[in-house]
Amino acid sequence: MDQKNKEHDSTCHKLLVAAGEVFAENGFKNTTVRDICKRADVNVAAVNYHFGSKEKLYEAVWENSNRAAVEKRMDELDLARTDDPEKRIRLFVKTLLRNILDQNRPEWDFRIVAHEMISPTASFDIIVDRAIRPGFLFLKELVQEMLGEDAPKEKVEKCALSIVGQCLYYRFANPVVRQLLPEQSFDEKGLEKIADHITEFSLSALKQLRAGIENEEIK
Amino acid sequence: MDQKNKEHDSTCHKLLVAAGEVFAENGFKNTTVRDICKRADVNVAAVNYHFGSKEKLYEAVWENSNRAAVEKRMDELDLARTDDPEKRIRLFVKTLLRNILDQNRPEWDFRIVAHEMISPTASFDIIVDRAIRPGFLFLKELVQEMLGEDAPKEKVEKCALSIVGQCLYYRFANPVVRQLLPEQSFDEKGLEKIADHITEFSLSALKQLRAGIENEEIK
DNA sequence: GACAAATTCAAACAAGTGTTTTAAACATAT
DNA sequence: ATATGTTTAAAACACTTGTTTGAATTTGTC
Repeated sequence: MDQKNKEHDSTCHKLLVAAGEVFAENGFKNTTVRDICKRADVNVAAVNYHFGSKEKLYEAVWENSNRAAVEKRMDELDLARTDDPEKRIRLFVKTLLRNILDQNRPEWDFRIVAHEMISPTASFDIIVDRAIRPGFLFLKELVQEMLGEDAPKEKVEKCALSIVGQCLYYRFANPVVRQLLPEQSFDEKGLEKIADHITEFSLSALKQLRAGIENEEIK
Repeated sequence: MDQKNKEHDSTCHKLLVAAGEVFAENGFKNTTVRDICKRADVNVAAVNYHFGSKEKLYEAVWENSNRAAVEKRMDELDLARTDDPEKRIRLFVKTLLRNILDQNRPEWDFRIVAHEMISPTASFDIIVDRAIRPGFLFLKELVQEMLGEDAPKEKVEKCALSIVGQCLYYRFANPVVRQLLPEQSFDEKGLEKIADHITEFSLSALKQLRAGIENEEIK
């Protein structure tokens, strides 16, 4: 809002941090301005003074987090551009899972996406194109390599969806997973285990499918 | 709440219908009792008179909408209890997909689930236990059969999640899928294709994984 | 140090919330 | 027809919400 946004211990900065946390815990509607200000150790009027309204604070928080997240994801994908396909898939799954399940990362940005899934707004196409499609294309190339050049495009696409589907289920249906598998942890170690499983499961499938495709070709 | 629940045009029934629609559109917290009553063309006090509270109305709505769906799902699972595991998995996937993606089915009950994923209410545990866990247990048994008796419990659980994850992604992330794969259709035929793919993908993985497990045991 | 602008604060405001109240309207049985 | 229990209706209640106010305090500049 003003030039002192980024200074630590400034009221603006404290508000952004606190708002991120509280929005993440309770969502937009369930969060009260008073909650935020209490956590930020700041007067109630500060939100409207510095950001104009609760909604604009929410947008500022979202803007802040989303840009960083998208950039980070791009860097990760670039990093994974060297190895053999199998290792790249492993890396893809691991970084994707870390991105969507990392407990240190505030989760309100995901909440917005989730709301878009229920009732998409006009800006939804942009979100998909900027934040989702690049990773999907990246994965599609990997799967194509794994299945061989002759694998039909539809098969490749569905396999890619199968992989991201396994990952994102842990995010979209997180409360379900937590209740179905109460022992499953979501810390660094638990995340690693999930990533390993999804990678193993998917690679197994891809190998078997490739064998099937090549058999078909011989006939 | 009372014996006239089911009569059309009764206040109770009108409330249940209206509440379902409004809750689906806006979620629990974003829905006001006055909104519901306005749509139901009923006095504000009716909610508390007939249901006790906004929360109990919410539970009743869910109860109502879900009972039929759950019973149907149970019948489907029972039907699938005879064949060999491979065919049962195929049937499980097919019926699950049909349930969540069938275009004829009114979708506001699913949207309530989606809202619950974003910010669970108190009644969420009940929903999971009654509507989701049974199918999950059923699938776990199937996977156990496919992987062999010695497959560790955690592996079995994660594989089951991988299968339902692939299916539910098409529902939770439906707008994304539609934009990423614009050619994908969701009519009966397209649904069949998706189901076939997920089954093939999952069975391939399970077979390969079983081979791996048995190799480990030999060592 | 003095002055003006920016910021913080406690208090209040206006609107909206779920719920309760009280009485009127209705139904049903004797 | 009267009495009894059930349902509806308008209004009010108690509380929370985001926001605004106006005075107090801090900050920056000369």
